[in-house]
Amino acid sequence: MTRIATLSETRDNCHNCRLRTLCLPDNLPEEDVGRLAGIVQRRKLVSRGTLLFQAGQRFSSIYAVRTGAVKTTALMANGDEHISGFHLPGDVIGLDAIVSRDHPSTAVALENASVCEIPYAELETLSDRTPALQHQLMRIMSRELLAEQGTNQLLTRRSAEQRLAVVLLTFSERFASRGLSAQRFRLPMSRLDLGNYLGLVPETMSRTFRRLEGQGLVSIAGKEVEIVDICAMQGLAFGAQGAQAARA
Amino acid sequence: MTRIATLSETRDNCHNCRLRTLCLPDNLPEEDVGRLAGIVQRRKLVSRGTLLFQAGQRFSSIYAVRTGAVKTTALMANGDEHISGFHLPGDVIGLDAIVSRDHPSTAVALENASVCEIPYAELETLSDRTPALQHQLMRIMSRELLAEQGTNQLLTRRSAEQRLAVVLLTFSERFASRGLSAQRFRLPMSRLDLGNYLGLVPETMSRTFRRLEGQGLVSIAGKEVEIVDICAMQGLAFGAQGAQAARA
DNA sequence: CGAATCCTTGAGTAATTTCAAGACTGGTGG
DNA sequence: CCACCAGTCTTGAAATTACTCAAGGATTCG
Repeated sequence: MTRIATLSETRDNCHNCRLRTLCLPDNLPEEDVGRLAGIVQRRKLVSRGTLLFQAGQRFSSIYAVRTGAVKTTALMANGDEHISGFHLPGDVIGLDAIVSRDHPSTAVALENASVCEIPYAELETLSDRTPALQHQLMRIMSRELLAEQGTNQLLTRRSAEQRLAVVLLTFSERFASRGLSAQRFRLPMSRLDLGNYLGLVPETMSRTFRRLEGQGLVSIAGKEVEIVDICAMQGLAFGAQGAQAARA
Repeated sequence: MTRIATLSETRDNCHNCRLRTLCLPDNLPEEDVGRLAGIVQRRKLVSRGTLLFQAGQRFSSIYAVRTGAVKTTALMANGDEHISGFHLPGDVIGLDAIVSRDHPSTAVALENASVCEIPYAELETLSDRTPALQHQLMRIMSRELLAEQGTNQLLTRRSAEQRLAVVLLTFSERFASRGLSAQRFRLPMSRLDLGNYLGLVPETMSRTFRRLEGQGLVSIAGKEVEIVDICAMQGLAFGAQGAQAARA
């Protein structure tokens, strides 16, 4: 294989990517996908526990997860770490650094992962003359905004059971939209991390998992999750009890 | 005054706007500010309680608050309303609608307000050939993302006292950055709304306000707030107690 | 001025946290 | 290949915090 062929295989492959419709190339005409692929540095390997970027570091690139899973954490004012999100293949990370030009959060691989790095300066330049790319970027930012709002709702006046039910259903959907099973999946993070994300201590996480299992809603074996009764889960997650009515 | 002069007064005024540095025109060269002003419909009046847009409505414009205050609310799956944010002059509203092309949330004026309406299709067209505007849009989206992450942290394992302290300090900063007093200000929303936003019932809000007052940190008279001891407030808001340590 | 909404206060209840300690797990090295 | 180690997870009992329910009082707006 010649050097050029290798280069092309390494860099110019967004249109073959399984995750295309979840990621930056979605909604882009073929020619623009090619141009985008030209600036994407593919197949960066990040082994479990390794930092993709660190809070305070100068912002230079955004990243798209290819395989594996990544968590982003932020140091709260009181010194504690708070997990702001879990990122699966197709998700774009680092967009919160655009304003300040420094990363406000740290990204850590939860398992061996591979990511695409997209230098932001080049992306900006390219999107200046590629309206479709620009629009897709705006859509992705808007999507992230929506996801954060969803997290806010999740954390607001919901019981531990409801929070866990919602987050499990959310993962179920996210796995399904990546072609995996919606019923059975493996959570990529520890209970500790999930609890941190949900605002619950590990003890409560443990007890809550057990309670859901006792109600026959899920079946848990370590990090393996099976959603047994999805309807009942939805009923619990989105049921009327547990939150006040607040009229506009 | 000729018709053209009137038109110009109504539409072409972003560079004189006091809020310029907080809003879309920030970081824009003068000529681009003029072009932006050309598509901005200024001085829409929204009286207290009036909807700026409603969840489910077709998305067509984003809005910038000029005077007054606006809250955005979203209907949670269980039917309850959740307040996702309070918006002061200079804030841009509606960016969460870009992905789906329908508004996911409702915007209501908390007091008589005026806003600038910016038709999104025109903004998109303009920014396609105005890189600086595009970059500013990205910065604003990124800023919003950061703000939502901050809200998430606020809601995660913090006591009622801490939440209230944080939100009061945040308003203090926001008023200060708009040229108003950081010590004394009038909250534009009811305790009910603030409680909904913070995930606390009105009774807890009332008791928590009283407790902060009892500690000599603030002085409250209706919606008027005076921050008496800002250092102690920061100590309370960002102090180490009240949240677990979670290591990466 | 009067209705409606908002705010406050008290007492009791339910939920999660804290503290403490033991069991499991996966990865490492002998 | 097995034993060990550190981190993770589980379990129980007590403490704390915010919620619920109930009712009276204060504002605000029309």
